[in-house]
Amino acid sequence: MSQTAGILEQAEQHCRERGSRMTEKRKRVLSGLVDSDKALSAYELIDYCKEQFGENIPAMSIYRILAFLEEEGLVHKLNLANKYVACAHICCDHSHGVPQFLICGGCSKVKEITVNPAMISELKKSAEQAGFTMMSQQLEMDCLCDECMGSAA
Amino acid sequence: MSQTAGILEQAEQHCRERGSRMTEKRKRVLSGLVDSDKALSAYELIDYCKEQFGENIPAMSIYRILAFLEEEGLVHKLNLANKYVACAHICCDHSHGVPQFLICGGCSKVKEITVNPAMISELKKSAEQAGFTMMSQQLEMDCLCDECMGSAA
DNA sequence: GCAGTCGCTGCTATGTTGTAACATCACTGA
DNA sequence: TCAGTGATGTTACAACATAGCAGCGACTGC
Ligand SMILES: [Zn+2]
Ligand SMILES: [Zn+2]
Ligand SMILES: [Zn+2]
Ligand SMILES: [Zn+2]
Repeated sequence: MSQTAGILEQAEQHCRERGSRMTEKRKRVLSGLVDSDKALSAYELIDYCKEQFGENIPAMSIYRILAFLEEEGLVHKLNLANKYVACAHICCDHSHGVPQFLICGGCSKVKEITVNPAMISELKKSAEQAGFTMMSQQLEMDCLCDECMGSAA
Repeated sequence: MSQTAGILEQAEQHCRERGSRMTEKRKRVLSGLVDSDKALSAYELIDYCKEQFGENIPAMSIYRILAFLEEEGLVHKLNLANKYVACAHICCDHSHGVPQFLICGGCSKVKEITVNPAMISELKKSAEQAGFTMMSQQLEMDCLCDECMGSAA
């Protein structure tokens, strides 16, 4: 069984446990994200479904499906890039906390990391001193991956 | 002289020193951002110029002007919100480093802060270990300001 | 002053991201 | 089988952003 198929299997299991439905279309969208090591935009996923499965899924549906997958914790939305990425921990049983992302500006490759929680709480403290409350600890950082770094130099 | 006028004066001075031109339109766009304590979108700035000066500036020009102002360090672009904000330090002579932003999701109010440089360098280190190089140290955090926090509760 | 140049702005069209409102389809359970 | 619910389709549109080319206007050098 391919890596992707295993992850999809795991995702289906996850939905069964939560009493939600992993439909065919949802599986297709998720498989697009899992297959790709890059973040994809909603419209890139439309193209993917068209090419891969010959199925035309309207934008509205893609967005609803992405919202569902995000709700289930299977997908993360990258607000900095307006793109979506499969969670890197679908197959871990431990529930992960709020993730941080390194996003390559060259090729959209994304690395999901978990930084030192002490740092996050220090950020939170700084925010509170300024009269703000952090609503999400999801940090997104504008990076270049080593590969793109090399070809740029 | 009003606060805003003082800041605009300072901005003009800044451009003179750098040999760039602070035109009327650029001044109008900048004044919109300086006047507002919130981040504004390009299209909100179009509306501002229309209402405040009776002048219809096309979107293309607004974007070009914003790019210019950002180049000059007078304006910051918030990628998380697709909005723009005047630099909080136009009147400081000390050049500021890369800023971080607290963005209220309720009312778009923005606070420009500078977090502990040690934290940034720790982030950088985490990124490098993951094979990425941080291209911008501009962090943008999704927050609620105290005011919106209060009215939400 | 005047021509040439370069930077700024206008215009039109188009691309990209995302949502509202309402209709329809499909699975589930009585 | 039939109602109810959740998933998907359709159409239209809003908001954000850029391409490409034309015109205008302010400096430069003569
Ligand atoms: Zn994850
Ligand atoms: Zn890359
Ligand atoms: Zn600033
Ligand atoms: Zn607020």
